[in-house]
Amino acid sequence: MRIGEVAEAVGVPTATIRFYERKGLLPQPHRGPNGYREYDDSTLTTLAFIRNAQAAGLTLVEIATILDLRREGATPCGHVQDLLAAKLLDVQERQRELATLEAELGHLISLSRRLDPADCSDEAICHIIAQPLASRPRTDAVGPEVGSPA
Amino acid sequence: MRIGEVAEAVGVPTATIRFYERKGLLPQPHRGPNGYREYDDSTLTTLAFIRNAQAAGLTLVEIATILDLRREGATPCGHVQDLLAAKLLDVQERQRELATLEAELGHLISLSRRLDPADCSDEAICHIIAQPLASRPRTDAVGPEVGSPA
DNA sequence: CTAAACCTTGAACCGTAGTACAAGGTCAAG
DNA sequence: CTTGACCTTGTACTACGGTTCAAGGTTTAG
Repeated sequence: MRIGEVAEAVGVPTATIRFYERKGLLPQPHRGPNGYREYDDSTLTTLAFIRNAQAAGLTLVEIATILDLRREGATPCGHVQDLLAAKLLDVQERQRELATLEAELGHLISLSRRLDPADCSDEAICHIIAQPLASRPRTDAVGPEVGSPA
Repeated sequence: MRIGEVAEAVGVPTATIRFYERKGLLPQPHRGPNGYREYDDSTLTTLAFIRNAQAAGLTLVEIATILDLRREGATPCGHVQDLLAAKLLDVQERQRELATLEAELGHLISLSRRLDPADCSDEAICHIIAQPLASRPRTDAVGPEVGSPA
């Protein structure tokens, strides 16, 4: 198959296939007498694998390590398990960060509803955001004690 | 103050301060007779604001729009409210994506514990990942119907 | 006077995953 | 024989937020 047919078959631009080749995800293919790349069906499998691995959150570099192991003749399953476990921790960490950020945004938005734009001074730039994150009045307890947190 | 003092005061590298200046986040400062940048205290406020806004998940481009409004003499609070509301939706969307990915990784990891690396064929590259995401056996129902998805 | 510490500029580089473009070669149909 | 579709290569560009480097000028302390 030529590159265009492969691209068509797996739904990936030809430029991406060449890009994967440069990155070592796909091996150097055979070339026809005209210099055109010639692929066999195993390329389709590899491209499908790359897509699935990407869907699992693996980066191209990580996917390349799997493919390399396989080409060395090894069974990459143990390595894949490690990658997936690390990725899961990673995803959970990012979830915690996003949860914190979500709460933070909630605070700021509710704060913004209580503040009058007319009170926003030039030095503060915008009084919704101007205060440091730690020392901002809580959503559930708005009172005159706003000024000094410590 | 010179750039090094500002950098020291806010805990930001001098290169970052120049970078913000190029990006329009900081105005062109006055220059001493030697060509050195000369800052006043308002720069410290602006840099602190940038840090807080970043902590709220705003991008430098978004922060720049706030700063621009303020420099035009406007009160940017309404705009900030819009940005924060949009950012909240954004964060919630990313949380949903991460939750999906986390579940997906959970499936794959539990699958990997049930599969024997010895069964991993060369064509599959790695049978943990090889199958399309939609048609994989469920975690709660492992049976002999694994083989043919269509 | 000299060396260290500071400042200046422009430019390239990092990771991530591609996309786009230019300039040319090849091939099949009409 | 020409047109269009396909292929080749190398290079630059995108977003994001900086970091690092090179080559030079200035200032400050000893």
